[in-house]
Amino acid sequence: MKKSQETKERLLKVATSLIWQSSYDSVGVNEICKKAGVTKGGFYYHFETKADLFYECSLHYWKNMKNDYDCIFSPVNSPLEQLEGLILFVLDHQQPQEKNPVSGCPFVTSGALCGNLNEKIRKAAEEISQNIIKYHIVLLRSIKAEKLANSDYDELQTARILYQFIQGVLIVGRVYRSLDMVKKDLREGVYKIVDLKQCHRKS
Amino acid sequence: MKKSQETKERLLKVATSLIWQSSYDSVGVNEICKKAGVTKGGFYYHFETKADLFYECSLHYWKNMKNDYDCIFSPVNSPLEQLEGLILFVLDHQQPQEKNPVSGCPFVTSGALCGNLNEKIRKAAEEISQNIIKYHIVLLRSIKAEKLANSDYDELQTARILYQFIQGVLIVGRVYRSLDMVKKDLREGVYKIVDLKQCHRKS
DNA sequence: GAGAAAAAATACCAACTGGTCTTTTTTTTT
DNA sequence: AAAAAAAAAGACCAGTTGGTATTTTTTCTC
Repeated sequence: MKKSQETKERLLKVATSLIWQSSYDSVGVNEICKKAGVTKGGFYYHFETKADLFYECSLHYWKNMKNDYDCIFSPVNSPLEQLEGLILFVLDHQQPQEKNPVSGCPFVTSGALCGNLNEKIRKAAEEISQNIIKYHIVLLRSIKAEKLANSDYDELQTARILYQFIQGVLIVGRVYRSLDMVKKDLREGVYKIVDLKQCHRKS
Repeated sequence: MKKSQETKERLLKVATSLIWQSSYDSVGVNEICKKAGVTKGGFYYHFETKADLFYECSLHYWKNMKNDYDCIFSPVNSPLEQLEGLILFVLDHQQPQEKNPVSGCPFVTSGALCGNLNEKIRKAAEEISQNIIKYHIVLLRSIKAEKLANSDYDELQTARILYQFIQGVLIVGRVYRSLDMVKKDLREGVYKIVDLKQCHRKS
């Protein structure tokens, strides 16, 4: 890889990790530069604005996460395995910080909070959300096809609801600083939303 | 009311409304003072820090909201009426801003985002959450007692899940800037979580 | 290896951040 | 009405914010 690409990559990596620990607002360009060993000049050579960096971070983040999702939702796995995979991924994906065991998805939360002032931030959140929901849809179709759920339902809507719930658990989990709560409630909530037949539920 | 209390009240009111439009971080003390017609000196006479103001805002906010909740969840109302009341309250409570029809609950979102850096912000969010969940518990008990749900479930956990979901819908709704989505998904999701018998559902 | 172009470093900026300190005004108490 | 206390005003501060302009260094091309 070219050296200039390396610095950009480094900036993205550092920025992502810092944003993950707090939020878009509370991470400064200076801080990012310092931790990445790059000067301001270097930074603004690669990114037009701080918001641009954030947006690119979200792309970078999704590119990594996509592999995991493709793997979890591979048709090789049964719908039940996929569902379990999703739950475990969400739990496993939390990057415990010093103060908080729950990190949530900072791109979505920042998108909700700062999105009103900055369209790029909002867009990043929306795109990530849309991508994830696509996976949920396919999963729900499989569940339906194999008659693993009690009731019939609209897949798109349920996919959204599933996504909304997951975001909600993480947000509240982050407020409470309780990974335990997330662990307990995530699985149970997902089962409820998917309306999985009792015999297929774990606890 | 004493005049000094009026200024404090005014500061709280202005601050709450500003925070509601964006977030804790992006609202400055200067801005609050300006809009409230109070100077810095006045502000810091009433509040030790910006975080203190935020915390008091959350108390102030809850004090107002409590009345609504007490009314919605009054035993005079049937469980079904209470559930419907909750849904309508959440929808109705959104304060459309110029850019976004969905506001969510900025105290919870700010708590999740800035809570890592500031304990008071987190605490505000946690306390509001705890209060609301109490109402959910009672509602779920009633629903269970009157056999309005399909399955049995743990009330405390389901109350939390309900709360988490509502926060999630609002967050995602805010990202998508779609009150329509919130309207559609909120009711459906709530029904799923409460596992309300089909015959009692509206759409 | 010379010249061009890309990349990075440095110094700098105005605007704004939350917050303090001192003075002035208003209110309350005596 | 005088004294004391509460409330508010206003000037000020150091530190930081995102961002720019210019110079220097590195890399690539011929």
